[in-house]
Amino acid sequence: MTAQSSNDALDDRARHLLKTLVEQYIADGQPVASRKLSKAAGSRLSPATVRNVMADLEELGFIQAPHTSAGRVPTVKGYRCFVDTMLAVKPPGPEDIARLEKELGLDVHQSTKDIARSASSLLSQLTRLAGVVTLPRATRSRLRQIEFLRLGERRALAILVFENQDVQNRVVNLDRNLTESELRQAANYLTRELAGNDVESVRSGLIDALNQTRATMNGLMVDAVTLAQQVFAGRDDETGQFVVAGETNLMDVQELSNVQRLRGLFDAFNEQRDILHLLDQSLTADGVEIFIGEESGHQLFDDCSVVTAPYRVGDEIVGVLGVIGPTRMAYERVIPIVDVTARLVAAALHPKG
Amino acid sequence: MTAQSSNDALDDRARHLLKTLVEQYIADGQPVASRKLSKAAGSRLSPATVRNVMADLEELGFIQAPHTSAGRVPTVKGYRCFVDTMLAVKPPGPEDIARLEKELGLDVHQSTKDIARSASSLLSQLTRLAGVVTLPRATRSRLRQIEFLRLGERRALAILVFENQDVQNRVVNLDRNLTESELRQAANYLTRELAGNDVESVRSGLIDALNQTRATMNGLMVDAVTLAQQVFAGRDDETGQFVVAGETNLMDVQELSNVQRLRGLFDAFNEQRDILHLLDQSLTADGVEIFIGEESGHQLFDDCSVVTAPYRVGDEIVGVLGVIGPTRMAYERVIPIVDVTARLVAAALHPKG
DNA sequence: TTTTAGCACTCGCGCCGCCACAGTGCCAAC
DNA sequence: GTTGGCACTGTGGCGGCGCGAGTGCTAAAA
Repeated sequence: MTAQSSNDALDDRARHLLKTLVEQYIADGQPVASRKLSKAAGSRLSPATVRNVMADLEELGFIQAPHTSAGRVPTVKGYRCFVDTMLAVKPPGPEDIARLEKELGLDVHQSTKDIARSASSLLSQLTRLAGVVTLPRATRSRLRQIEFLRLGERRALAILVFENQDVQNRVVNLDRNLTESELRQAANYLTRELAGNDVESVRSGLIDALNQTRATMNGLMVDAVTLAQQVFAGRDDETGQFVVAGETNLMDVQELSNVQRLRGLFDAFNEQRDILHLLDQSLTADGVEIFIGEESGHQLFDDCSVVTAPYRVGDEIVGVLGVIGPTRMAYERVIPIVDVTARLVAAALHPKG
Repeated sequence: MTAQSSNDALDDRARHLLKTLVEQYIADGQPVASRKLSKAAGSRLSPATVRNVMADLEELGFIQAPHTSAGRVPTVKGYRCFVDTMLAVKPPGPEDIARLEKELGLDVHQSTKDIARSASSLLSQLTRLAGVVTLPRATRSRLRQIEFLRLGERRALAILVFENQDVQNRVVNLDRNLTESELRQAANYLTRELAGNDVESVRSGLIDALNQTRATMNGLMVDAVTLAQQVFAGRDDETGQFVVAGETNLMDVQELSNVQRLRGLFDAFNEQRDILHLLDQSLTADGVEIFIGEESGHQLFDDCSVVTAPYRVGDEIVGVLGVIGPTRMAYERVIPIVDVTARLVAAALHPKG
């Protein structure tokens, strides 16, 4: 305990040592011993003194010793303190930025899903961790056009084109056998009525429109509305899904070498469980957010950290991206990478045409 | 060596013992000892006699001992012999068949890709191994309709509808700014000209058509053909891809517990490497095919077996499906499952409308 | 000639004790 | 408050030991 011995307050020396300790541990994964720390910290403190400080830090719960006579390892609280109050972020190198800009700006992306995939893959490659990107919410993207194609006797394909150039297809069943020209008229009618709205408001506003005007509608319009109901009834294909890349990077991580643990993570990725909750929490955040170890609230991620950032189109948040890795990750590199990726994804999603 | 001592010929007793040994080993994963084998084989041979036979089998390369004083384990040659000449397949239980039929017959499948996904997932669940299904070759599926939607100044969306109800979208760039009605006419023209052909023949026959008739074409038709060239130039989005499910099942497999080995497999799944070659080999096969261990020719699969079956639409093979697991798998259960799944996928793909 | 029992031998595995090493905690001196 | 010194302790690696499993071989039985 020191001069300013309030519960959590650390004096500068302790803070500096904690910082160095976390950095050391992140760098080489070994518990940090007093001697090594004394050297690394650069100050001319002897190992013995360092030991005293370490004892204090342990008492306060920032670090812990895996066993009696080993060095110290940061606890979650230690990481948290480090990340919140002493992290010196290293902006990504220009070649990394160039790569992000290039690959996210490419014209080959046919859909927002392609962009998400690229982003996820880039995240995983730049950080050597698992990258994760939720698909941008189509609900918030405005409809531009609706089209129907007759597929068979009673089946038609509905094509929704969004202003951001995205396209969605859905097969619908027809109550009665509409001709091609009837379908075309229905499509025109619906496009006229609905274009400019996002799916969400269409879904909730549709009934109103229907009820308000039913008196003045002709038969075809009634059919059209029936069709529309079917089209928009289905769950949003892609909303709430995410794309993972580079999961296998996690297999090389010492701390996660337990196969059963890994299986848990991979299953969670595949079934899109758990992770979604976590990502959703970041939807309201303003910038990069970090969940360390147990903070995520899911046992699965006990030895993991998740670094996320929401990304926006216009001034509206439409998705979240980030990386998942061991608590012992190079935060100072990872955080800025996630940050700029979020910005660049936003840029890539911006309607250009 | 026995009465009929030609190089590979085994007498009935040796064959029976080999069969039992493989079955035993598959059942409990432990090297099989002479005593245990003597009991399991049911014949009233003493362990000593069994040992003699085992020595012969080892000399011939069918089995091997992991170390001097352990039981015996089948070699690849042993598995091969077992699978080819003494396997008694167990048809899947009625509840498994019912499940396959139900989930593959569902109407919720919007595309062939959905069917492939279901099949893959079912395969992995029924076998507790990794399921793999190539997407059916769209090249062989005939075009039914082509449609264009104007997306912006110089961009349009091409929509290809196939006779099997599949739909593909591609964004194309326009040389000049075509109006909606021009696009419609182009679409009509192309549909008239190309419907009924598969992508493959369109791609190769298109130039001919263009050249033959250029003299008699009006400007719009020229535009249409230019568009078509762009649409069909791109690689087939989905051909040659495959869907994997249940990879994580492999994490529970003893024999593959080495994390690096697993990583290799998972990377191969993600990047769709290697596996494709393997699956392609089965494209010409007539029924279930089995690659045991090194037979696959890829180091990656050294301790794995791959059981595949092609599936067809009409009488044409359009894809391959199967499972990947450890060499020590329950072939007698897996093989029939793969077999009926192939049939049922074929059925599910059959154009019903 | 084939089958069997018996026996010696080998290997793998788990266990224990040992030791060296790393690093701590504490005490006494500065 | 800081430091050097020193005793203490848990870990990890290594060798030895005993045990159990299972073989190969030999010699006797069928």
